[in-house]
Amino acid sequence: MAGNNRISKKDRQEKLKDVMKEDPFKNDEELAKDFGVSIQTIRLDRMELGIPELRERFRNAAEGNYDKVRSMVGAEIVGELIDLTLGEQGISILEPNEEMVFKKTNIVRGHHIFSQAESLAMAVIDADVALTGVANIKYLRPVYLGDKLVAKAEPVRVRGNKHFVHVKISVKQRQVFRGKFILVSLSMDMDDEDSE
Amino acid sequence: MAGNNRISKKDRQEKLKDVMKEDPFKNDEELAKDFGVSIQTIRLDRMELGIPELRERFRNAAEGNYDKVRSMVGAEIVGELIDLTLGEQGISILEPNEEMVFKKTNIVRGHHIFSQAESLAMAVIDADVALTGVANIKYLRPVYLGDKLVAKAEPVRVRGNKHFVHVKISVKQRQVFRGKFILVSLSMDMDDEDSE
DNA sequence: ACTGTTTTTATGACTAGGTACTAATTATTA
DNA sequence: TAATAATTAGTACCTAGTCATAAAAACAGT
Repeated sequence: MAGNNRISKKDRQEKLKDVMKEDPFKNDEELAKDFGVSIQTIRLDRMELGIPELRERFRNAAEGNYDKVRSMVGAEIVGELIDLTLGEQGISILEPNEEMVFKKTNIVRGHHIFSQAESLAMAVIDADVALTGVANIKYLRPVYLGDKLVAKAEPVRVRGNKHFVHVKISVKQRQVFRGKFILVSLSMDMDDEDSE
Repeated sequence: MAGNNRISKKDRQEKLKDVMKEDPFKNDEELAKDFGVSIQTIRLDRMELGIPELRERFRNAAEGNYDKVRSMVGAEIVGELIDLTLGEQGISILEPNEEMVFKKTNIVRGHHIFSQAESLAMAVIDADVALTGVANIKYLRPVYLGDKLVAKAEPVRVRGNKHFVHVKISVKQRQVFRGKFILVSLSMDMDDEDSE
C-alpha cells in the first residue's frame, strides 16, 4: 500500500462535480494541478461525468444566463406560462432552482413565489399596462427545492380600472400560497366600465 | 461597372456594432457571410471597434451574468443593507436597473419592490430562519427607473413564533409602498398544520 | 491614364483548449 | 503472479481565433 495521498477515482470525481458547481470556469490544466493528477485523468473524469469542455461551459453559462436573467427577473412573467385565457384564467409553472432557496433549509424564498403569482395575475387581466395596487397574500406552507409550483390565476371582478385577481399556487395538488391582487390598469384611453 | 452592393466601411462597422448587440454569439465566419466580405475584413473591423473575439465574448457574458443572477435573485437581501438593529429597525436601498422595469413605461415591476420589502423584513427580526406567512401590501404610487427606493422595516409585535413587521418604502421622502408582514420563525420546529 | 491612398483579401505561422485515439505504465485485486 | 483497472503519455486533428506581412482591388485627385 503506497502511503500515497492519492484519493480514489470515485472521490475525485465527486469532488470534481463540486468544483464545477462552485467555479465552472477552470480549465483542465488548473483542475489537474488542483487534484494532483495528469490532464488526461481530468479529461477522462469529465467524459465519464459528462462534463463538457471549458468553452462549451462558457457557452452554456452565457446563453443559459442570458435567458436566466431575462426569465428570472426581467421576464414579463415569472415561471412558464402554460395556459392563458385573457380575462378568465391563467396557469403557470415554476420550478425553483438552487438560487431561489435558503441554503440552510432548501426552502424557497417567498418573493419568488410572490413574483410568480403577481406576474401571472398581471398576465391574465385583459389590459395593456397594469400595476399592482394592493396585494393580500398568505404563504400556507413551505415550498422546497424540487417542488413544482403550479399557479392558477382567476380574475374575479373588474371595477373601472381596478382588476381583482385571485391566485392560488399548489405543489402536488396541495395549496401552498394564496394571493388576492388588485391591479390597476393604466390604459386610460380604453374605457370599459362593465359588469360587477 | 461593378453594380456593387458593397456598403462603406463606416456603415458596415455601424451595422456590425448593432449585430453584436443583438446577437453577440456569432463567429467571424458567419459575420463575414452576413456582410458579404472576407473574414479578414471582419477581424479588422472588430479590432478597430475593440470588439473581442467570440470566446472572450462568451466568457464575459458568462461571468457577468453569473454575478448578476447571484446578486439579483440569490442574495440574502434584495437591495443594499444600510442600517440594521436586530428586532428594532432596518433600512435598505435599492436602485432599480433596466431589467427591473417595464420597457414601455419604465415603471419598476412590483415584485422587485416586494422583494426588497420582504427580505428586509426577514433581516430585521431576530430569528435564525424565518418564512413569510402573510403579507398585506399596497403600492401607493409607481416607481420609475432612476428612483432610489429607501425601505424602512420595523417589527411591531412578536407573538410566539410570529413576527409582525411593517415596511415602508419611499422615493425622495415620498412613500411608494407599504407592507405588513407576518413572518414565522422556524427556530423551534414549525408546525405547519395551519387551519384555513 | 497615372499616381497615391485606402480598403479589402490572402497567406502563413502560431495559440489555447480542447477531442479522439492508441499505447504504455503503474496500481490494485483476484 | 496474472488479470484488471486506473493513470499517464503522446500523436494527429479541430475551432476560432491572433499577429504580421504582402498583394490585390477600389476610389480619388490631378
